[in-house]
Amino acid sequence: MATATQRLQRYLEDELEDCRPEDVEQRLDELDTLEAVLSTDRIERDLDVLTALANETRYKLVRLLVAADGELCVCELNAMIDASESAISHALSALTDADLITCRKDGRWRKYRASNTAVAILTLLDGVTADE
Amino acid sequence: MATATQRLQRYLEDELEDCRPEDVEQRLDELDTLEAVLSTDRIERDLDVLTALANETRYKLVRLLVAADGELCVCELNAMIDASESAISHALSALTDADLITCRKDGRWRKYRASNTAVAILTLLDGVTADE
DNA sequence: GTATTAATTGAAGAGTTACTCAATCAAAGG
DNA sequence: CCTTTGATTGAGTAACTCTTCAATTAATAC
Repeated sequence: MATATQRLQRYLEDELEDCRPEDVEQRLDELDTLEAVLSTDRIERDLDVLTALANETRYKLVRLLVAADGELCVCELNAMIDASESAISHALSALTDADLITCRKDGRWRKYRASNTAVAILTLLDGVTADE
Repeated sequence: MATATQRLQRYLEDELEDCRPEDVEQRLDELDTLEAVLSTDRIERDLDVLTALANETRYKLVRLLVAADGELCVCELNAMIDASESAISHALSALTDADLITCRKDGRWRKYRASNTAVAILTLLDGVTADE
């Protein structure tokens, strides 16, 4: 089997065959620049957010909090989502870790609210998944 | 243990204790409206997209294709991402299913491109995960 | 036709995730 | 103090996901 580098070499020669060797060099430079995009720690942060949202229970919790446009008590969320108290609590914890929601204690009730990030992402999804 | 409904009842009476019974009714109506937000099939579609992006290999592939602002050959992606040929192929397949990328055959090479949805989501993430 | 190469596909196992159950914490009321 | 109630936490497990490996497809070259 050819290595990835060998295959890439052949591809570039194939694609740019009527071009000068400098063009191959330039393309390799471009790919290096592209690869650098993967070196940021933004990736880890983005994956945390995406992973937190990529679950039905957690997604629904965020959807409700965004739609509520304000605080909701855990007991209200429990009444609207078909999952156990414990499952919802675990989900809320994960969402808090990802900074998608925030928590406030009020007596023995706990109230959650969607973060700006959560609002932005769900609003965007509403747009992009609609017009396709 | 109290049922979710009983707890909600107590919460509303507690929160709105100096209010009239109509206020409790109104709040229950509001919660019904909120709950309706979960009945759309947009949820399934959003979860497909989020699930597709919530994986390091797939996320990186999309990142590269968005940054490339055009087509990239599988062999180019292979050269930039530290995963096996097969793993990348599976990842590309999942991303295609979620409409995050599109594929075009060119001889024996296959070229992928980020969809508008993919561009929109990554661009948004760049913004929201930065300013927090 | 055969050989080679680019890439995909399916099955299977290792690894991860999300729920359940029981125990616990924390606040309020008696 | 003890009890009740709202909610969280941790351990265990069932279910899912991702990668690997081998086989296969599809295109080009000979």
